[in-house]
Amino acid sequence: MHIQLSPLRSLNLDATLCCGQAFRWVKRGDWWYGVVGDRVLKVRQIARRLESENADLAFVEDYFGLTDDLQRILSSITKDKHIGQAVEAFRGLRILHQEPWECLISYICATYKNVPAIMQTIQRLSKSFGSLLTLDGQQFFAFPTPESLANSTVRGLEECGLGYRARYVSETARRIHETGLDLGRLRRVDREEARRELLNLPGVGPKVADCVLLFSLGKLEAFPVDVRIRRALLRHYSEHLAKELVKRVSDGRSLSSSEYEKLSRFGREYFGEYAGYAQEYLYHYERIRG
DNA sequence: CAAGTGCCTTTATC
DNA sequence: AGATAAAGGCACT
Repeated sequence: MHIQLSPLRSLNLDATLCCGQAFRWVKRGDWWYGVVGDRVLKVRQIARRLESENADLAFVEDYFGLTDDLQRILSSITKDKHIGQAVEAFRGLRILHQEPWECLISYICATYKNVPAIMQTIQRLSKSFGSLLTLDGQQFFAFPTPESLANSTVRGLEECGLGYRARYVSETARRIHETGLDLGRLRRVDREEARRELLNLPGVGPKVADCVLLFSLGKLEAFPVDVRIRRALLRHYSEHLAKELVKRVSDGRSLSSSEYEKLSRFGREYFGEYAGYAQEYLYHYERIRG
């Protein structure tokens, strides 16, 4: 199966898969391999041609966010030179449409870790508690179900490298499994309400909630603020922020919740309804350019 | 190569 | 409200 990408429907597959939004993709040669749901996806991009194995057109279009009007989104968020440079550098980077359960647990595991460590943790979690999948004679593992994680021991989770996050994952999984909470339902409620629900779960603070809203619930205005975005805002946007706030968040301390909300609200108000896209371009640009 | 620093933070406590 | 500390372990320098 292949999709011919027009300039109006551009995609930068490498940037999309290595920018740190998803943790289950590896590149071997030209091909990216990733587990999505209960299938192993194999995709590559040759210029304007996107080829994939193991998935139909509708699935690929949805997962890679090809249904989003990227032209409109990028012109909407390009408010100044700096974001303009980030957009130019990675034009075609898209926000994936991830599965909410996997996204939620992944970002609980991601707190205070670096990306390679997060990928390793998710891999170990899947290997221990997910079902085996094969493609091209290689083994992959599906992300564990809520039931599987709810029934695993905290010790077993710790052994996957979760550390103190193990009890958060265990408790959140148990709650979602036992109540049958449908995270997908949150796609249909507004951002604030969905966020409040997520914040009730253990291990979920404002940053994790905003990531889940953005990467799996279609809330494109969500603006997660991690250390890197915080640095980017201080470097390039401090003239838009209250002096008092700049002073308070300039040292290495972790953000208080009110400081977090102020920075995140700035992002939403400044970049507008697609602020989450701006966040991802800034995040990736900051990673590459420092 | 060892040792120090940092990490897409959250929670508990004062 | 705001400040402070602790948390497991890996990656990078």
